Amino acid sequence: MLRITTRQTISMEKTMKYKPTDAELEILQVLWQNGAATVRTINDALNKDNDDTIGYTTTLKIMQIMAEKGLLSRDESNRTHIYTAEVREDEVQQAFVSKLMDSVFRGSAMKLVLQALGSGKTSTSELQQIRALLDEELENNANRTAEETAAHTPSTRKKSSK
Amino acid sequence: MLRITTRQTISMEKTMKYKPTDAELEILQVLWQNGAATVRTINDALNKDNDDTIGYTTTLKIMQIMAEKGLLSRDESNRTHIYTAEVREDEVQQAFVSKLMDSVFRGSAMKLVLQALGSGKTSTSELQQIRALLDEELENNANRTAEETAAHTPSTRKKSSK
DNA sequence: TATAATTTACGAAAGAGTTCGTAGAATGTT
DNA sequence: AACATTCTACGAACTCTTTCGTAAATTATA
Repeated sequence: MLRITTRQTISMEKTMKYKPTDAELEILQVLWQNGAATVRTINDALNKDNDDTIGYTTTLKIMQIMAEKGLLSRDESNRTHIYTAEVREDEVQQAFVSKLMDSVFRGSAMKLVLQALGSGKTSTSELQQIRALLDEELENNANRTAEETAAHTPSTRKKSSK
Repeated sequence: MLRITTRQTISMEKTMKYKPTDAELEILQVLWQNGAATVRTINDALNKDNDDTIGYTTTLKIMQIMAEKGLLSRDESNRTHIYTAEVREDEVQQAFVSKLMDSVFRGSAMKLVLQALGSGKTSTSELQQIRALLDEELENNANRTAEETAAHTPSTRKKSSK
């Protein structure tokens, strides 16, 4: 179940050691979707969709670099090494979103959201889901505010309606 | 007034000739906020906030390159050239959002939106604004669907309430 | 007018990322 | 066993970006 991450996540926001490059990102996508894999598997996957093929040694090289950087780990017990992603997808997503927000949207999450929604690729049902989560979040905010107020002027408290 | 861009924008989606680099983006930010400017002005602006100063010729060089690329135009009628942004902010924002959506969020605007909202930098009032726009958009969708249906089975049509 | 400051233009260096060729070792095939 | 395939490792070339030094021209200042 998708959730808007809570207040805690904000302060705990890890600054990622290395921001993956474009080529690294494509490799991570394969690993995130299919789990651990060999260079061969990943190179095949990358060349499935693309028109211009990427050389095997190119993929190998990049994955070696990623392992050095800590983006991947690898099992070398057999000759054919098996690579595993060492960064979570949502972690990387957050890093990219933060960067984008700072450099392109002057820190405004709202403008970013509106541009994303304006891209028109969002279905009605998805828009409804977003609205539902938004409502949840807004209600949390309202309750939190109410509690803080209550701490100053103690009185009877209503429980949230849903 | 901020609006979620309409359906038209989707098909007209211009593929931007050049995606600005980081350094280029910082220069564009200054131009978008303050209008046309000289190299000196921009270099000063860039060094206002930053701790490590950027050399004048560095800024100059990048702006010259940007002019070649068509990101900027310049008035050379005086010795001190005056540069103007030749790309709109929202256009560049859309290019970056599209790229991010494809490369990091596998095309899902929704996941991107949730990550952005989850960054916690959005105030309650902003969340409410987003919600309102979302409602608008959803209502438009509903009406459009209704009209399409009506085209097949002609009948009386209700006008939207707002 | 002589000197200093400003500005443009050019080029080159440094770093990061991507690509691939080649070599050598290990494995598979005939 | 001989040959072919697969895999890792290494290094080099190439592009792109950023940075700045230097030179030459113009403008400002003493």
